[in-house]
Amino acid sequence: MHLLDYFLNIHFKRSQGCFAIFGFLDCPMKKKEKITIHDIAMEVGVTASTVSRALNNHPRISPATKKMVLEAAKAINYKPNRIAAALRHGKSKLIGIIVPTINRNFFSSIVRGIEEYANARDYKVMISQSYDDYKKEVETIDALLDARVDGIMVSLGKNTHSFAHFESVIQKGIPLVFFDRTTDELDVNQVIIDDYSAAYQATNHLIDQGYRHIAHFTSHMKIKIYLERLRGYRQALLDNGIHFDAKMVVESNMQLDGGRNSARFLLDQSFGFDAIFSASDYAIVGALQELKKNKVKIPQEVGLIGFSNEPFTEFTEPALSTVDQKAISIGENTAALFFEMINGDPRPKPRIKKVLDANLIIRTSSSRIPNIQLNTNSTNPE
Amino acid sequence: MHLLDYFLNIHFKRSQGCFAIFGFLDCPMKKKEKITIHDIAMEVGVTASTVSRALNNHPRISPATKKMVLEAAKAINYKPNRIAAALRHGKSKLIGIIVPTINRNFFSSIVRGIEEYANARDYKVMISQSYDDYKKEVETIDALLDARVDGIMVSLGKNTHSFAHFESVIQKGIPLVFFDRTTDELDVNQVIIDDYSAAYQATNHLIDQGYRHIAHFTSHMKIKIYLERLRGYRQALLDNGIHFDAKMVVESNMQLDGGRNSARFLLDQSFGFDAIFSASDYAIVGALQELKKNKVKIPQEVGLIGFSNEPFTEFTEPALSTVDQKAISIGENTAALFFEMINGDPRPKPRIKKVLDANLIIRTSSSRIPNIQLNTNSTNPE
DNA sequence: TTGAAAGCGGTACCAA
DNA sequence: TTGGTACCGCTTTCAA
Repeated sequence: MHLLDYFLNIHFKRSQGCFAIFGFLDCPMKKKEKITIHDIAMEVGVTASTVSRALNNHPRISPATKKMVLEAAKAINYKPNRIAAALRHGKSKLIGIIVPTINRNFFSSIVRGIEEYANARDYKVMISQSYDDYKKEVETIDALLDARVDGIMVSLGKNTHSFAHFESVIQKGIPLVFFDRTTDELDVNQVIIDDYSAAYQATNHLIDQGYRHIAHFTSHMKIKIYLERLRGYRQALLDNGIHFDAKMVVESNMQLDGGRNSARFLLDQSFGFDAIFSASDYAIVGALQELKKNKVKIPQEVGLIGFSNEPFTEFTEPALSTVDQKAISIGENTAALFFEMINGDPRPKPRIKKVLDANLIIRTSSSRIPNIQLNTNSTNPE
Repeated sequence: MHLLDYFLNIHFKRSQGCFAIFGFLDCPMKKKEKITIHDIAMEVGVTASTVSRALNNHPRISPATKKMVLEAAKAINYKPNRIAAALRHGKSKLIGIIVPTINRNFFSSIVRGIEEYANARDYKVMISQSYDDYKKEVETIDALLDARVDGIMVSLGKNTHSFAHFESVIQKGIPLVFFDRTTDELDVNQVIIDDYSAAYQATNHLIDQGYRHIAHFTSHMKIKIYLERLRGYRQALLDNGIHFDAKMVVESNMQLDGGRNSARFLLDQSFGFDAIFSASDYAIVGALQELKKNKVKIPQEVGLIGFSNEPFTEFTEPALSTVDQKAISIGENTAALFFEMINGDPRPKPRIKKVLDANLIIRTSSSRIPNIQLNTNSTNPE
């Protein structure tokens, strides 16, 4: 394998000293500093206004001069100054995004969706993280306003139970869109997935697999997605003639440790359970660890299903069933909504609410029927 | 559990119709549009220049007027227009960051480090993702230049083997800093961890645990971090009197599937192996899956260690040893370097290279000594 | 179809 | 210490 030796050698050689690859680096004479539309105007022999029109394909310009301007611009490597343009027509062509944390596949995928949609329309995106901290979220709104963004897209932090900081955004007439973690306490357009239906399907799937004592892991009910998931879970139980028992609903921070504790709690209780539907993937992994530590067999004895389709749900043993939230699609729809708002009615009378469908992903952690068809340790065989 | 019923009820009530919480939403009369320093000047009875000085705590201003201006500004809820300021003094107070993908704990933590350091200094951050796509990286540089950022911080994409797109950044005199995935082919300041030493330690740890036939998973050698990790691995072997065998170095995309394939490859070969040091956590998870599928016992038969301390390395069974790269610290140092550059010499003669130490995290996947002290199935007992 | 000129909201120089 | 003013680069009316 010569290649390896080659690279190893290269390295040693390089360590001896630094190459000056670009001669112009230390070159004292500078290039022409800044190129503006006036330079182009000079070049072509017209005025700056004409150049501006040519560059922004304004209707009132002759094809001939337009062509000349465009060519000259390319020739002298002109780059428009968006800041100047922004100052002039009061549009920064910047979109601010606030997510609890970008360090989640779900959120980063949404951001990707927004980004691609926006970039295609010559808008840039500014990402901020609230870290689920209310104070930070308030500050961030302020920072984005400071940066004069043209619109703000927010997924609310877990601890955000007051919404006064969005008033100034609304008041300034800056388009505001909520996605995923939203609230109904504010009259704001939003893009969400059908959490209710997804939770219903997930619970139903567990029931199909013969589980009957299904616990639910959730977080604060002030956050709508958790309320919706609880409602879906509850309805699925009721529709299958299973008693909804509030004792089976365990609230936590929905992190790894929260999941562990919640599982611990269930194990310690006397009422028994044979499945968990968690509103978070992190919590279900915590539960998985705790259950395995206690020699509980998954999915034979307890079925598990999470929420969000985080990449690691594929890595666990067994692989975890979960709900895919079509993050990219949420992002695209959120961005699309923003563009609808700036092009049409910025604050439509009945608020717009886009509800997307989620996808149930069935993996091993909730599948006991295929291989153990006869195992009927549940009390209510179908 | 009344609380649940409470929330469930609330929901149903709310579904009936939308509340108009903020009366002013549909209020036809608008608030005062934009508040500028001229408004303050008018209010206080001075000129705009004086207001500007007061706001930017310029030395040449009397405490009395300064106080009046500040109070007036607060009273009429003035917000400075950064765009106008940016246009005037040619500084956007924006920093551009390019990472391959933000959807990695490592990168998002770095970004967090940069963000906090920069925000504390009144700079904002613009995050872009290259998705390891060379073309996208080039475009993104252009987009950031377009946005007139004051500096750019980059972690190179996996497929970036040409660096011409950074020339224009350097040429424009915009501070450029590379972090983590860097190159020496460009004379640019950089912040990296000591990959060589970290790899050395990791390999050494495996040897300490009695493993002797240690394979290495790597990616393209053009990326310096992989070269360094390979070098550390190699040196650790040599220093322990173990033959370095290029056959044991397996190259892949370092994703989950790459790891699976590489493990498959090792299993298919005749030369045997009893440990893997992977330069990526994703690849080592892939290997773990493949090995488990083949009933290989971890860590008894094969020891594993990854790189990056991704959160999921804690979730696997067994938990994976890995290398923590102190991402936040990388971020802070990268930002600090930027501020050194804008305050002092933007392109110091000998390039600055900050090298941070990494942390070996030992978990179950590489620990067989504690419990199986007597198991000496290796040929070279220490 | 093109040009002239007035700003967008701050900043910074020069003069007072 | 303050005021007057030109200007950053681009957009956009109004006139020609």
